[in-house]
Amino acid sequence: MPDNPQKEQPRRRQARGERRIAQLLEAAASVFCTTGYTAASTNAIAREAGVSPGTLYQFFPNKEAIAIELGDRLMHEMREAYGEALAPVDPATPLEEAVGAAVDRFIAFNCDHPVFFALMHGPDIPGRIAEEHDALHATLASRIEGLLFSLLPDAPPADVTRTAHVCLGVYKAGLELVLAHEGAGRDAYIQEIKHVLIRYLEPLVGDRLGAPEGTDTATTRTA
Amino acid sequence: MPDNPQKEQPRRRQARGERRIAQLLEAAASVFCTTGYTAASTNAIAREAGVSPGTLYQFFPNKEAIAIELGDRLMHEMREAYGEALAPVDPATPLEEAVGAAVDRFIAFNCDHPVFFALMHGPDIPGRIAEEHDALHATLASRIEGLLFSLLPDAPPADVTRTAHVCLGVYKAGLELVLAHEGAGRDAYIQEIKHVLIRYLEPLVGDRLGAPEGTDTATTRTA
Amino acid sequence: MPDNPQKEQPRRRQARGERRIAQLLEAAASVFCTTGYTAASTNAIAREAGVSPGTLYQFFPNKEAIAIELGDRLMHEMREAYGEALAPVDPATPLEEAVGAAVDRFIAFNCDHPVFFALMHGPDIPGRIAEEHDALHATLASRIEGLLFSLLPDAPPADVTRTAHVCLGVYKAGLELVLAHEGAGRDAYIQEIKHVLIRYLEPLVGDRLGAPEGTDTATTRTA
Amino acid sequence: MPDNPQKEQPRRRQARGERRIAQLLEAAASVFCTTGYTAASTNAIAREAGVSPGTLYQFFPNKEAIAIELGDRLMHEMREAYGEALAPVDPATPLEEAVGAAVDRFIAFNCDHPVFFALMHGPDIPGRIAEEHDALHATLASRIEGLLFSLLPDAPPADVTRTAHVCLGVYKAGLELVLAHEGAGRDAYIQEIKHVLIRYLEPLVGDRLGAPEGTDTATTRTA
DNA sequence: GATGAATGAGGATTCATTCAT
DNA sequence: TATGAATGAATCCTCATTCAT
Repeated sequence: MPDNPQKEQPRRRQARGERRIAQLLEAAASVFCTTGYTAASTNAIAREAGVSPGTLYQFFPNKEAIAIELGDRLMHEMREAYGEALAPVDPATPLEEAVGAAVDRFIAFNCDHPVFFALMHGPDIPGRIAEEHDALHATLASRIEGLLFSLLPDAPPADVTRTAHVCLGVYKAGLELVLAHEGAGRDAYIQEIKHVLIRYLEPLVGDRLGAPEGTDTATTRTA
Repeated sequence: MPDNPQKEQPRRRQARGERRIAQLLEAAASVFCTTGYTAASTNAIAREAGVSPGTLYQFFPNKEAIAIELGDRLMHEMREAYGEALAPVDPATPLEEAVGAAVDRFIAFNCDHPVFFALMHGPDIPGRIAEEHDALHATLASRIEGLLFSLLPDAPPADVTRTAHVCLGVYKAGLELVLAHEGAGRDAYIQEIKHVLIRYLEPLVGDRLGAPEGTDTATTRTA
Repeated sequence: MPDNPQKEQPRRRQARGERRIAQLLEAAASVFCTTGYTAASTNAIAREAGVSPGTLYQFFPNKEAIAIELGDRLMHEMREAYGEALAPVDPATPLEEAVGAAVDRFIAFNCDHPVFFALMHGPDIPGRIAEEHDALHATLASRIEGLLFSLLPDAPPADVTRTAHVCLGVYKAGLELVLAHEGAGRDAYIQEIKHVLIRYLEPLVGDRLGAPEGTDTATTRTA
Repeated sequence: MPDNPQKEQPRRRQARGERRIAQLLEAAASVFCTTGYTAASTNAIAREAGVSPGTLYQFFPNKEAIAIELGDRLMHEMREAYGEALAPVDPATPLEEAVGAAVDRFIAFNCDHPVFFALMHGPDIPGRIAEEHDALHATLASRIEGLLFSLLPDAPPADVTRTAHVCLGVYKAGLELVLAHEGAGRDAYIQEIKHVLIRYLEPLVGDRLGAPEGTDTATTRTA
């Protein structure tokens, strides 16, 4: 059988198909944002994309796959756009700066890609969280972990992991508040997130080289 | 909020009716916990309660009303059970103690009433948050606000409001982590929440009477 | 909880419900006959029954369940209507008579209940035949087996089982031909089935008491 | 049948086209066997063949046409492979031998070409049997009829036709049992089919020259 | 010819809600 | 009140078939 070269999976996709996929993912992002993942219907996504339901299923086997692909692309974009933002950090960088930069970038990314938030606040039910959200979450968590390791090379891994999860949790909670406000209020909340994180990490990082004095002063808000 | 839709009956409800309602709410709590609000079906709630769907609709006009009433009762129970726990606090109380106690009580309450979490991390979408969650959230936030006011009598109200929201956000994020772990891991996360909150609030409270010294030391973890 | 007596499965069904079930099964029978099991759609069944799809699912969890229940009722009806027709037979009964009576009754039943045939010719795929058809088939086969045991008390069980399956197969094949013809043609085919079966069983039964002579003559057709 | 819909091309098909068709039919055979005709999807066939759905429809106007062509080729193959097996038989051939040979060949062919069975025990409904099955069935029946004519030159044509149909029915029923078993069980069922047919035909054939004696003995099983 | 994309009606099933008893 | 029945739109997904490239 020398003449069925497409028998294997590689899926020679046409340009049109790629466009459709992008279209569908965009539509899915929009619908997920509007109605949440659980309540989003594949028909609604197809409608939003201006195609028939069948077309959607030509490219995705089910709703979850859409969310997964969306998450994957989001992660890729994040890596590309903010490249080494989360990469290990020069331990000499002041904590404030490191945290401030990371939060700013995250917030910017999330404002550009509101689905991110929708996907992270998984389809509810603590403990029975679906794949894609786990994936997003896990990826983010491990990146934060990496960052923390560069700041806290001597901390026990379990602690670093926990700290990373706490940071991510705080960030997500803060993001919700940030997105719920506009203008000055939003900026104020961004400041608060940074503040919470810095204050949380400070003692840990401070331990690196004996707690530097004056730290307290530096992070006391005036707002 | 004196006009909850399901309370327009001429008062003096029969005992049987009250029992039914309790039954239904209990069932709803169980189902919401298992499947999440969005995925919970009224039929499933009725079945779990051992009544027919018709009966359910004799007491609640729709699914949302169930969640709302559940939230209301939860708040009542909370007020009763933990009574003055969130009431204004003697400004002399050490911050650690106040935060520690509040967090412990919250956690305890949430472990006793897992629906609470399900309702708070509701089914929904940033920006278009449904009634019941808003209600729960708002009530909690205002209670925390009250608590903070007692600690920070001189802070601008807008700041206190924001701080309360941040605290609530941090707590919710932490709760998710706490519930996701068991045993020692859970305890460790509880400590982290407290730590985050204390460190976050410390400078604010410290401002009350000029920053007390030694604060840093007191909250530096050894873990 | 003394007041939710309906918590368990017994399904207190109302008379209306029973009527609906009968209606639905009748509709299903009609649709199965018209389109075959595989191609029959639950919507079509509901439509035929004059109810909404939801109503169908109040009584049956899925299409298969309908076929199963239909099969069960069919078996019950058969047992009631033709009662002991397939019960063990007086070994003294002439084979012709026994076979003739059994075939006649079966044919009559199948003409009264055409679904029977549709259900027996399962949803195709040899080897992967679905439950309900297996059930019907197995029940029939075991009844025939019982009948044969009464005729051939000394035969090895494995042989009796095989013989029973062969008889059932022959009967089903014959039934197809019978149903495909009308009037005289139908009668002729009925005769043929009987003839095939009698000739097939004759030597086995004949062995009982030394092959009676003249058997051949008795079953030689003149048609 | 010179006007099969998929043969209207100006004859002289390219070799590639022929290969494609063979490919598709092979795939169809495989899919029909696995899932049955009704449940088989043209997309699945195309996928199995390693071509796109569009390609499939370049050669066949619809699903049914595939089955029809498959049936036709099957008949051709049968004719070629077992050539004169079903051709008129020397009336002197002992019945046992003639039937035994015919059944053996049929069984062999069916084991080589499992689709045959799938197409015969088609997807369908008594009374509204689809084209392809009719075709297969009719062809087979007429061949058997021819064979019987050679054995029973004096029988009324209507009887021969009926007898042929009965034989075919018995054979199909038997085939189902044969395919459902393996090893010794299978062989035993093959014996049973032969036995049923021989005993069924014996008196008819016997009539040819006055019933030969000893017939009974010859066909009495020892199993 | 060949491909993959596109279609859209249809299939099974669910569910919030209403109704008759 | 309480019940089980009824609804019908909506869900996810499939499939025979057609179309643009």
